[in-house]
Amino acid sequence: MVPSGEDDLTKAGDSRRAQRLLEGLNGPQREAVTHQEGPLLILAGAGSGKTRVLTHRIAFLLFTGAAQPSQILAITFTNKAAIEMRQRVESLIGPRTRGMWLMTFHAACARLLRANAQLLGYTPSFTICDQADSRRLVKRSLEQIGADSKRFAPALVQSRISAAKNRLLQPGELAEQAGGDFEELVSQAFTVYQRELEQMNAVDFDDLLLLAVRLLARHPEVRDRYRDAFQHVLVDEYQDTNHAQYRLLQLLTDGAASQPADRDRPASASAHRNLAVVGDDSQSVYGFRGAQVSNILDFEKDFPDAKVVKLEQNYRSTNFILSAANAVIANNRGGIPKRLWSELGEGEPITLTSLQDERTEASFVVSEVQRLLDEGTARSEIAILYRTNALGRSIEEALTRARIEYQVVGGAKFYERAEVKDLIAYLTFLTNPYDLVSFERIVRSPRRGIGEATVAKVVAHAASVGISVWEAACAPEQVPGLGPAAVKALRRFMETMTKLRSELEEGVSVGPLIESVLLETGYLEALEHERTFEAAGRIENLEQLIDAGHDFDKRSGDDELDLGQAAMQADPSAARADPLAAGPQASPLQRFLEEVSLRGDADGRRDEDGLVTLMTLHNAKGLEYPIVFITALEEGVFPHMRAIDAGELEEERRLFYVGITRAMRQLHLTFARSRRVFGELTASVQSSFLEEIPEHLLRLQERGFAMGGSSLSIGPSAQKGFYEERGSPAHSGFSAHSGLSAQVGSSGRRGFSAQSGFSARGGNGAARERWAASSDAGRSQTFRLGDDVIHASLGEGVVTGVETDGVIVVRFANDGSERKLITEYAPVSRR
DNA sequence: TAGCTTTGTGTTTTT
DNA sequence: CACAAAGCTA
Repeated sequence: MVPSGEDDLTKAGDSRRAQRLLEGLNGPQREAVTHQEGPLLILAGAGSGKTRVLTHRIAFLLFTGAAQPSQILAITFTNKAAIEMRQRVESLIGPRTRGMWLMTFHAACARLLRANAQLLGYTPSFTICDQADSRRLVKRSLEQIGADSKRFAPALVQSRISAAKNRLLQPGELAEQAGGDFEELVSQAFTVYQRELEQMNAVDFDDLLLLAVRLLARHPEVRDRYRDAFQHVLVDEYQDTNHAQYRLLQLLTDGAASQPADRDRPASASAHRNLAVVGDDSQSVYGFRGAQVSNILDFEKDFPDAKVVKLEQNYRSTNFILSAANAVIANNRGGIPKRLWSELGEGEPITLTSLQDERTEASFVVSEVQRLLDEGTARSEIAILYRTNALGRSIEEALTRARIEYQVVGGAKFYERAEVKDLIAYLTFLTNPYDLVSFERIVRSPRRGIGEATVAKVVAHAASVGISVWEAACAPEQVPGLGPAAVKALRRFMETMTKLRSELEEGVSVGPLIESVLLETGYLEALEHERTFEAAGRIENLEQLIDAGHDFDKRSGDDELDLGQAAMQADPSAARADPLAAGPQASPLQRFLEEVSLRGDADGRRDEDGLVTLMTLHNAKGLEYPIVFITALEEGVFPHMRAIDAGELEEERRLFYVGITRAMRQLHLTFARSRRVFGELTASVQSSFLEEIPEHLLRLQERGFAMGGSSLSIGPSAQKGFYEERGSPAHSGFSAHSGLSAQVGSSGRRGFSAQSGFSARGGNGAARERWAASSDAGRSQTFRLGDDVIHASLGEGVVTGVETDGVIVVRFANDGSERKLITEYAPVSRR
C-alpha cells in the first residue's frame, strides 16, 4: 500500500531530499526551482527541461515546508500534461500528490464551479456541453432569431461567441461593440444561445473559465478562500493562456496591478502573489482560440518585481535540428530573444524529400519507417506529424498496407463516437433533468416511436410551463397536441428513465449503471439486432465505455481511501483550507461525466510494444521523439492557406518551430508536388518555411520518378525547378504548374542531387501526368478474383467478384460480410 | 415515423 | 472523398 521509503517523512529527511532535488540541474533551472516567494517567470525554450523544473519546484516547495500539497495549484492545458506531471511529481515525493490540485484549467474551473454553482444561478449538476453540442445550440439560436443558418455558418458564429467569452464579454457588451451586420447577428445569437444554455443548466467550455472568473470577481469572500487555499499557483504553457485564464490567475494571486478595476480596490490581505509561470513565446500556437502571447510578453509589466529565468540549454536534440529551429524562428519579429543549444553534438542532417503526390509521399515515409524498424528502432521512437487531421489518412493507409502498427493521437475521438455520446447523454440526463440536448439525443435512440414533432411539443411545453424537460416528459398527457401513441411511448420511455434514476439514487456505481442503461433502454438490443459489422464495432466501443466506468469506480474507491488517510494525518488547519468544504461534493457520476467531457482523446493508448505515432503538429506540442517526420510541407497546406489569408504567418511559423523541436536525433521533412484536395488533383509548391532552413543543414532528395535509375545531372539552364518559387512574388496558394516538367530538376545552389529522374526537357507534361496516373493505378488498383486484399478500416478480405467499372466484391475476414467497393476510391489494396 | 436515397457542403489547429 | 441535412417513399 504505502511505498517503502515513506518512513522518511521527517523534517530532516525532507531537507535532505530538497537538496538532492537540485542535483543534476543547471544554474537557471536551479534558480527557478529554489525561488521562494513572489512572481516567477520561467522562459523555457523547447526541450530545456521545463517539466523537470516545474515538478522539481513543486517537490522543493513541499520538502522545504513552504507549502502543503493541498496548498498547491498546478495548471496545465491538456490532460496528458496533467497526468504526466502528476506522475513525475509522484516519482519525486510519493503519493503526497493526492490533495494537490494538479489539473487543466478547465478541470480546475469545473471543480470550482461545482462547489459554488448556486452563487451563479446553476445547480451543482450542471452539464458541460462539448463543442459539437454547443454548435447545435448555436445553430438553433440562429434559427430562433430568424437568421438563415445556411448563409451564416454556425461554426463561424460559434467561434465568434467563443472569442467574445474568452474576452469576458457579455452578449450585451458585444452588441455595443458590434460594428457591422454580422457582428450584430452574432451578438443576437449569443444572447439567445446563452439563455438556452442557462435554461438547460448547462455550460460550454468557455463558460467554465468565464464563470470561474465571475465567481471570484463577484464574491470576494470566495476569492479569498481560494487564495488562502492555494498558496502557490504554477502554470504550464503560459504563452497559451487567453484573457479569461489570465484574469483567473490574477484573481487567484492578486497581482492585478494592470487591471484598472482592481487598482481602486484595497489590496487584499490574502494576496500572496506566488504565481510561477512557465512558457515559451515561440511556441504559442493557440491564437485561434484566443491565446494571447502578450500575456507572457507582458508578465514583467504585470509583475515588475518578477524573478525571470531563461532556460536555453536544450537536452533533447542535436545541433543540426536546433540550428534549423533557431533559423526558422528568427524570421518572426518581436519575440523574446533566445538561442537553443545542446551538448548532444552535431547529429545527422535533416532530410528534405520531394515526392510526386500524397500517395508516393506516404509510401516513402512508410518505407523509411520500415527501414528504421529493420535497423532496430522501436516503433514508439517514431512520430509522423502533419498540419491537419485529414492529411494523416494517406499515411494511415500506407502503414496499414505495410502492416506497421500505429496509433493516431487525437484523431477520431472515442468520446465523440455517436454511440458513446448517446450513452453519455443518457447518463447526463439522469443527473441534469433540464438538459434538453441530451433528452433530444436519447429519446429517439434507439427508435421508440417518438418523432421530431413529439419532442418539439414536449420541449415547448416544458419551456412555457417552466418545468424541466424531465418533468414535462413524465406527464405526457399534460402536453398539448400529443396523440395517444406518442403519450404511450413517452410514458414508457420515462418509466425506464425513472427506474434508472432510482438505481442511481440508491448509490449504484458508474460501471453497473452504464450496464443498466444499455440493457434497460433497449440500446444494446437494438444494436445487436442490426447484425452488421458497424454495429459490432459500436458494441465493442460501448464495452470499452463500461470498462472505463468500472475503472473509474475502482479509482474513486482508492481516492476516497487516500483522502480519508490524508485527513487523519493532516493538521486541523488543512481541513479548514479545503476549498471544497464550502460546497456540495460532486457525485461520482458527475465526476465521471466531467472526466469524460473534458478529456479530448482516449488516453488509454496501449503502448506495451510501442506504436508508431501519427498526429497533428498541435497535438505534438510538449512531446519528443527520437525520429520525427513532418509531412505535407506545401505552401497552402503548411502554412495553411487560411492562416496566410488571415496574416497569421508567424503563428504558423511557431507551429513549424514546435514540429522541428520535437525531434531528438532525426528529422525528416517531405512534401508532395501534387496532392488531392477535395478529391481534386492540385499542383503544389513547397512550403516557404523550408527556405528558412539554412541549406547546409539539409540533405535533399527527390523521389517519384524512379524509372530508369540513371541519375541526372542538370546544367545551369535547367536550374529552375525545385526551388524556382524562391523569390517569386507569390508564395501564396497553389500556383499551377503545368504538368510536372517544371518541377523536375534540382537546385545547384542547395547542393541538391537528384537520385533519379525524368528528363524534363521538351516533354509533354500532360501526357506524362497521364502516364504517371495510369502506372500508379496499374500498380495497385487492379484486382482479380481470389486476390487477398486489405482495407484501411475493414481489415483483411478476399476478392469474390469483379464487376465492370472497377467495382469489386470483397468478403471480409472479420465478420464474413461481403461488400462492393469502388477500387478507385476505396482505401483497399492487394496484399 | 423511419429508413432510405440524393444532394450539397466542406477541412486548421483543441480544452 | 466523407459527412450532414434534406427529400422521398413505405
